Amino acid sequence: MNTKLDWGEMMDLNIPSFLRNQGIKASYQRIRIYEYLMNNRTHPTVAEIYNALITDIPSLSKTTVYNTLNLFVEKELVEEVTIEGSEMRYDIKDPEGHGHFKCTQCHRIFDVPVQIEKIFTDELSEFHVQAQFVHFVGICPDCLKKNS
Amino acid sequence: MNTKLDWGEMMDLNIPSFLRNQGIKASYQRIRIYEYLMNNRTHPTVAEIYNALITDIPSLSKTTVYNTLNLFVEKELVEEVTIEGSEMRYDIKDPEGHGHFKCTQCHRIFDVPVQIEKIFTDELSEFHVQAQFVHFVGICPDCLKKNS
DNA sequence: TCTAATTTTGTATTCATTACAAGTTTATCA
DNA sequence: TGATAAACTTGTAATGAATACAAAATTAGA
Repeated sequence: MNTKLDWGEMMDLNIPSFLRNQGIKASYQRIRIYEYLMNNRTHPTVAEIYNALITDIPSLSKTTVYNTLNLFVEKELVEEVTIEGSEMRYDIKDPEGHGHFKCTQCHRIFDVPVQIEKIFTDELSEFHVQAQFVHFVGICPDCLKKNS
Repeated sequence: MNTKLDWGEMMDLNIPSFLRNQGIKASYQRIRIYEYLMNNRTHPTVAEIYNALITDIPSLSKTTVYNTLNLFVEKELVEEVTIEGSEMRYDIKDPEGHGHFKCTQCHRIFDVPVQIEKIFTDELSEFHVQAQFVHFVGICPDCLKKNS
């Protein structure tokens, strides 16, 4: 029997204990915000997260959403996505890392796998790289199909 | 004798005609802003550009800097760099493409060469990629030296 | 030169984000 | 359990980057 859980399975099981493992107190608001990010891999803005949760948590303040996301970013659970627009977007940070693709037609943002290690060049070896981000702009498969 | 000029040489020679080639009227303000971006590959903010030019062009308005940069971005002469902070940064767009490296210690942003074609994976072949951006966060060679 | 089109400029406005302080909840320990 | 401190949440006010807009200035074409 395989008792070893991978990252995804662990997340599904128990967000509160995951947060505590990361040194974050598992308040109701934080759990619900993290859960929302897990279930909505659409790179939501603060406003989108707030609007989605306000009916369930009537006391919720936008400031709490900001505070929580900034905490998650600081603790490296969540990544800021600044692919476009004036609003910051947020995405669960997975250990493997992935890139983002912004469709200029339907405006959706996709996660795309990226062979990040292949990016490195000789020149970069002089630097100590702690994090890397890749994003693309273009037209997604769905829109390409619609166009043809 | 070699009369073929590469991109860099062409730029040095004649910004006004370069702008006109790109379908942009070569006003004094636009020339000076483009020239500033050429000579200062430090990914400046609007405020930095404005402050650098205001003594030479006392009539200059921040709105003009915004307008001009948005025009340059639209015409694909200049690239928006959103590697950090709340202010947009701007960088001359070179045809080869390059990545950016943000030093967490000295806060400078470096241009780094990137083997962009190696990033592409099978999954991405379904997408029509029009532009790609890569950036890194870490510690630059200078700061690594200082630390040791 | 005259007129229309384009560009620049200054001011007012928008809106995402942060600052801050008060209120609420949670943890700790006697 | 109850008292006290610490941590978290909330609402309001403030900040500041970016845009909207209209008037003034400049440029282009006839």
